[in-house]
Amino acid sequence: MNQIARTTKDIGNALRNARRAKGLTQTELASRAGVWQRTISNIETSASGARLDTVFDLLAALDLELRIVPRSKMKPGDWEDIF
Amino acid sequence: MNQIARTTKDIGNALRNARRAKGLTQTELASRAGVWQRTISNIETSASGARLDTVFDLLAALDLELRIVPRSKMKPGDWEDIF
DNA sequence: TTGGTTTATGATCATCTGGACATATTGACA
DNA sequence: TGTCAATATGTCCAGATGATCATAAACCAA
Repeated sequence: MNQIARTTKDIGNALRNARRAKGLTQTELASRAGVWQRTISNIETSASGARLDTVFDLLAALDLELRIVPRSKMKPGDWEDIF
Repeated sequence: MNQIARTTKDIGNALRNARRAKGLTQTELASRAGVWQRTISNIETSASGARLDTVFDLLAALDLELRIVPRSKMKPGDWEDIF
């Protein structure tokens, strides 16, 4: 789990991957994060520009965090650990 | 520039640091990112839960991107390059 | 193919953000 | 200390998100 995100779509994909990697359903994650399944569906499919707070709630529930780094030349998507 | 973000405050701080590191004023960054100075002030001071889209606009204008990674034990704040 | 689970959507409503413009504060520097 | 730039806030409004309750659609396994 080390994905690049430059758009809301990237975040949506990353969250979905992370959620599945942990074997959680949207409903389970929703209750853990204190949001609605509807909201998770929206974010994962980029159906709406989510609010930052909500995204952080989900990241916390998935035990993830963000790193703000200079843009790399890599494309968003899975970033297999190179090292 | 490699900061950890777990809350909107972290993002606000990171954006402010990045902006200053590039010697940009809020007004300059605002025009580059296509948002209002007011909005940048809000986000940097966490005066309101910004929308994800807006944050990405700012990151792009600052030539930054996000990485979604597992939570580390480090505290948010400046993450001096260790390597 | 059937049945059950998971995810995508429909709809309504209160709340909130950003657009837009202006001004009060703060901060830095001569 | 005085001045100018930079940042924080005030306000109004339209548009959009998330909360909430339901249900349709897609997926998976037996």
